[in-house]
Amino acid sequence: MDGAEVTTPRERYRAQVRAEIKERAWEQIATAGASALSLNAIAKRMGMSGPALYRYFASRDELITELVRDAYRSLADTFRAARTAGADPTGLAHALRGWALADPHRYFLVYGTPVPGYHAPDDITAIASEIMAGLLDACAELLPADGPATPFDAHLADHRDWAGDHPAPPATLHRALTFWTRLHGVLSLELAGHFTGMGFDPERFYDAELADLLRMSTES
Amino acid sequence: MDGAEVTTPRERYRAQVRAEIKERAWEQIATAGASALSLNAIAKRMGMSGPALYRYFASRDELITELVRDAYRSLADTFRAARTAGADPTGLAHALRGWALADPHRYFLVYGTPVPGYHAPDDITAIASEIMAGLLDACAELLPADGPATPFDAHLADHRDWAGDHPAPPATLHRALTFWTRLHGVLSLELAGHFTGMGFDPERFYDAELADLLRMSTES
DNA sequence: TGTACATCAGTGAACGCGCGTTCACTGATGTAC
DNA sequence: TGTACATCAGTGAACGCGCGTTCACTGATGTAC
Repeated sequence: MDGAEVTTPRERYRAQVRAEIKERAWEQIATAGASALSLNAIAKRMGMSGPALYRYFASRDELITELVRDAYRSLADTFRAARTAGADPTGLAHALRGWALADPHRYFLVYGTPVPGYHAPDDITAIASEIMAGLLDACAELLPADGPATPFDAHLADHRDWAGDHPAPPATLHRALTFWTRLHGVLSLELAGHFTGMGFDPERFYDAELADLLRMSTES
Repeated sequence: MDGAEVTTPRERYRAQVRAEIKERAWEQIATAGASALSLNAIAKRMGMSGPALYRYFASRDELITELVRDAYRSLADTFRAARTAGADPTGLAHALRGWALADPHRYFLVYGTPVPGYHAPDDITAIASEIMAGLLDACAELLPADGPATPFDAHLADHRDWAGDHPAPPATLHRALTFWTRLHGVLSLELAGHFTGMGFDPERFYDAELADLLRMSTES
């Protein structure tokens, strides 16, 4: 059906079981937090014995890393799909919020409290760059700010390693960064429940921040 | 020396041991994360047996709650001290950043990934309100924005429960919220290490966001 | 089509470990007369 | 000042638990001739 994918029944079965293990893992993270993830508990839920999982993941750490990788991959794909569908920064922002609300624990696995000592492998860092690149692309389409460059813009002009070979001017880099941190600021506090009981609608606040970000680029 | 404090030697000793338990707890959180906190490990570090700690904390959960409470209290005190010293929003922002950098794990215990199922007791919620109140006070001193009210301002006018009986106009409430989320957006990503390798100086970015926040209130 | 062999999923027992927590107890410190 | 008693810090043994992980093994599935 899909062209180049040649899979034996055994390979298909393996992939299926791996997928179910991950599903149960996410369930467990949702229930008790990522640090409480246990291979034995997952196995029990799947009706098999603990050691069986070692056919699919070399260790608990490898499973967690895989979940983190999937989370990054999922956000990168969401961004790419949105861009392919012609989304501007506003579209990206809404895609981000949708992605975050769909699974808060996944969001926190990417942007939440880091585990001391844990260091993500290189390929995950690469996905993170891909995400930033998507954001940069979108921001590059906005009208360039015609006001005077801020001091931080000047600083960014000298520190643009993270942008790779993207040709965006410093003001655009700045915009992308601000996009990221402002939206994250609202989202992470919302998902962590810090707005509950405050009364206002987090989505309206999110949209207000977004509107402010867009205004930033056209005025002054 | 301190007036009304009447303490017996035993009480002083108790307070001292309790304090040391907390210290070791923070060390452990810094080393392995909050979820790895273990009473037995703390006891071992202090050269005493595990059950001894139950003289000081009824359970592991109580210890954690106490640490969370201390973290909130510490931030509230930092804000209050800054305000007493005459700090404006800029001063508060710098106080916040200093507080966060002094102990990132403490910051994340307040604003990081929530533990599923954990619900903070009421007195901690009260401290959180105190923190917001300090921010509101500071923002109230800024020049009122003279531009047209945004749609979100209007929404806030109807949902201001969280501001208690603070007389600030909606635009000020909005400003305080934005202060909070934008600074948190930068701080939390910085502390979580998401800026490492990007090249720019997080502090300059923080200051740029702060400058933008202040501009917001005087223009448009 | 049938047989011999290799591959691989899953099991159950076992390992050592550290956890939170309880309990009965010892010994030191403080208090009352 | 001295004695009798109460308070309380800390110990060590014990509980049951679940964890990650290894190992030798069984039985089913796929492969080669």
